Formats: sequence, C-alpha cells, structure tokens
Amino acid sequence: MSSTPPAPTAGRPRSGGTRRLPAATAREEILDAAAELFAQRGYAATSTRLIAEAVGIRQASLYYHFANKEQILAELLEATVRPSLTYAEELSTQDLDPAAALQELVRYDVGVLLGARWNIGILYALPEIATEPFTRFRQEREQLRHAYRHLAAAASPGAANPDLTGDLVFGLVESVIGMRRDLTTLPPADELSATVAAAALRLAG
Amino acid sequence: MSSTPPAPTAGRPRSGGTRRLPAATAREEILDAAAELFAQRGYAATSTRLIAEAVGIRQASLYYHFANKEQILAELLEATVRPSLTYAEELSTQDLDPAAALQELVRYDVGVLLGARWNIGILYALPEIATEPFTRFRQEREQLRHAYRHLAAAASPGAANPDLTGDLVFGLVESVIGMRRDLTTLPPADELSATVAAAALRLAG
DNA sequence: ATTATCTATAGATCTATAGATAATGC
DNA sequence: ATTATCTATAGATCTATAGATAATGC
Repeated sequence: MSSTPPAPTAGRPRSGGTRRLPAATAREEILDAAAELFAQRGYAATSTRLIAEAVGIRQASLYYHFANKEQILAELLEATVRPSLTYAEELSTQDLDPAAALQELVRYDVGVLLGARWNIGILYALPEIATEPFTRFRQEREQLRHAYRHLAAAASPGAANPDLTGDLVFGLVESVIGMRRDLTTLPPADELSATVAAAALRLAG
Repeated sequence: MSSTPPAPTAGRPRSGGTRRLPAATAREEILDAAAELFAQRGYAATSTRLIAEAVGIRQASLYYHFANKEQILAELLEATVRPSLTYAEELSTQDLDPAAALQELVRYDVGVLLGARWNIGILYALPEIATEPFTRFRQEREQLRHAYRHLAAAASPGAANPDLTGDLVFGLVESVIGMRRDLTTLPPADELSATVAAAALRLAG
C-alpha cells in the first residue's frame, strides 16, 4: 500500500487551472500524460511541448523533473514490465506444476497489459528502445522472455524446440497489446486473461 | 513475372556515386531505403533527409517521386499486407478442409513476414497509421483479420468465442515480427513458418 | 520537350539551458 | 533557503516548395 503522496505546495504556482491528477505529484502527472500521448501518437511524434500542455505546465518545466524525454519513456517502460517479472520470480520459488505455473504467468501478464491505464505495451515495439537509455528495460524484458521459455520447456517436454515454444507463448501474450489497440470491443480483462492462458497451454501442447 | 524496369537514363544525373539498387527505378530505391530506416529507427525518427542520403540523392528530390513522407509509408504498408490478403482470397475459393486452410494461411503469412527484405511488419504497430493516408492499409489488414476469424471459426466449431480464437491466431502470426526484431538467431523461414502453423492449429483446438 | 535531378530557402517546428519569480519551510 | 514553476531563447533541426540545370527523346 504505497500511500498517495499529496501534491506539494511549495514552489511557484502553475499558471494554468486544475491539475490533471489532483492527488499525484507533478512527476506522476508527467508520466501519465506522456504515457497517454506516446501510446496514442507515438514517441517521436510526441513533443515535450505536447506533454507539458497535457499536464498544464510550460514545456521547460518538464526538465525540472526529468533530464530529458528519453528518461520519461525509460521510466514508463520499466514500470510496465517489472510487475510481471517479479511475479515470474515468485512463481519460480513455489515449485508448482509447470503447466499450471505457465498458465498463471500468462494470466497475470495479460492482466497487467490490459489493466494499465494507457496501452503502454505499444511502446515495447519502438525502435528507439535499442539505444542505451533503455538497456535496463531491455534486460528485464529478456528476463521475462526467459521465464516463459523455462516454463514452456518444463510444461511441454516433448517439443522439438522448447525455446521457440516459449517465444511463441511470449508473443501470444503480447498480442493482446495489438488487440487492445485495434479492436473496438474486448472481453472483460479477467475473461480475456483466462482465455489467453488456456490458449497458451494448448499451444504449448 | 514483373520484369525489372531498367533504371531510366533521362534527367539530370545524380551528384553522388553508385546507385543503391542499380537495377531498380528511383522510386523503388526510395521505398527500399525508407523501409530499412523506418524499420530500424522508426517512422517519425527517420527524416526525409536521411532517406535521401541512403538513396544517394538530395532531400528535395524525393518530392519528385512522392507527394510526402506519408505516401512512402502507405505504399510500403499496402505492399506488405496485400500478398497475404490475396492468398486468403484464393484459399477461400478452394473449398479446403478449414483446419488445413488455416494452417496454410498461417504458413504463407509467416513466410511473407519473414521473407521481406526489411522487417516492415514493425510498422503495423505505428500510431501514425490511425490517420487518413493509411485508411486503405487498415482496411486490407482488417480483411486479413476477418479471414483468420472465418477460418478459425470453421476449424474449431466448439469454441466459446470463435472470433477471439481468430484474433489470437492473427496475433500469434504477427508475433514473428517481434521475434525477427528481438532474437539474434531464428530458425530458417520455412521451418519457422511450419512451426507457427502447427502451433496455430493446436491453439485453435 | 520531357525528365529527373540539383540548389536555395521559407517557415515551422523541437529540445534543452539560463536565469527570473513566487510560493512554502525553517 | 528551498522548491517548483515561469519567460525567453539558442541552435538545431525538419518538411515542402520554387526555380535552375543537365541529361535524353523526338
């Protein structure tokens, strides 16, 4: 239970009107606005001016909270992949039946991707991510991929190429990002999570 | 068999040296350079100057061949989705066993995504595609999605939500785009195509 | 005459820094 | 004194257009 920090009252007041997220810090407001704009219009196509306008501050004020635009994206990406990675590590300590563990990781991971306030997963595919500021995110996402490979290999011992089975399940999970983007109506998140988890088990065989 | 048109000889000569694709038209050279750069660095992050440099012409000369940058992207996208859509239409006239037809479409579509000279499929996820110049591409991609839904429904008549099964197969197919981007080594294209097709059948049940 | 390039540039951005200012906190 | 904003702006782009130029084609 991280208690919501109250909006600080020190510092020069904003020139604009009401806050985007009244209960949040300026930093959180910036991350939220950037997440919405990056997911809707793309990273490179979103200017710092646009982010600032969505928050209700001046463009230059962003730089009091973040060193540059890349740091904003890096923070968003890491915050999105970390819960599923943590969950995978917890599962690995629990000595579950491999198929049940795989099903459970898929269910959780799909839930995270669907439950995020904005469809951040879209940003996973950005070419910009190959550059240095995103090294930590890339590493954490690769760790998650390896958790899928490990579980898939244990769950389907007969597979000709067990790593590939894990990669396909990983791809199936992340395909809900595209569904959330492209489909106007989607089943409820818990129902879709369960459906994808069942499909992943059939896929793994 | 579209015979390769010879590079035209009229017009002012280029100031630079050898051509990027000596056997191709300037238009084809531009599309090829743009495909490489868009897939590697992203659409918005690729300037028209960068495309022109890769071709070996001046930035302004692009505008003799394309009205604007969006038209270049639109042409690339449509050329990538069309073969699979055409193939799906052919399959639908052949009255095949639904499971066999689904397997065959997956195999073909994965082959197209893996066989392209550059990993163009990355561009499918661009937020820019929601805008007007890309309407035709979006429509053709939706038609392809419907072909998957139709075949998946016929192949797995017991499914609770047959459309969703088709969407998951569609997502599984397109996940090879991410594999091609993220994995340093990949199985040979025909082997991977067959593996994904088999996985799609298991997924569809 | 037509074609395909070139040079030059207008006008609109965009990121990030410098330094001023208006609050609260001590 | 510290904090969080503001204004102003440097310097680097970026897209697209105008008009010149150097080939071939008729």
